[in-house]
Amino acid sequence: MSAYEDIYRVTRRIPRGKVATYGQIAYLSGRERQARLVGYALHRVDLAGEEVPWQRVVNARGEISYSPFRRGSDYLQRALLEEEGIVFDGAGKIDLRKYQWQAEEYTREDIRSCF
DNA sequence: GAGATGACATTCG
DNA sequence: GCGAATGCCATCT
Repeated sequence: MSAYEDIYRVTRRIPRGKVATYGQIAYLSGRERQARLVGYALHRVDLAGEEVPWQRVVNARGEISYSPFRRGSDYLQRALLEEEGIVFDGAGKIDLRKYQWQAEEYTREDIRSCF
């Protein structure tokens, strides 16, 4: 019941105009290899009545992960992110190199390798 | 309690 | 870049 508490906490820490990947959230919440639980947790956010900016959480591809039964639609979620300054390319993807949230505790080699 | 499922990530071919 | 296979664990049936 509270295994998601950390996940919610981390998700709320995502600053505006930034996005985070499931693996990242999982890592910060102490569950690096349990990205599935992150997605599962976010899926239950609405059911739990918690207000979490789950829209800022995207998959490793930089695409939005949305479920068909979210509030409104996929279109709305993309609009929300665009509101925050996130820019989507033609394929509806996000440039993680620019918009991925870089937490202080989060220093992965592949990210650094990107530079 | 056991088996299947899942808003995924990562690695290998 | 893409598809298949593997791993991980809470929730659902």
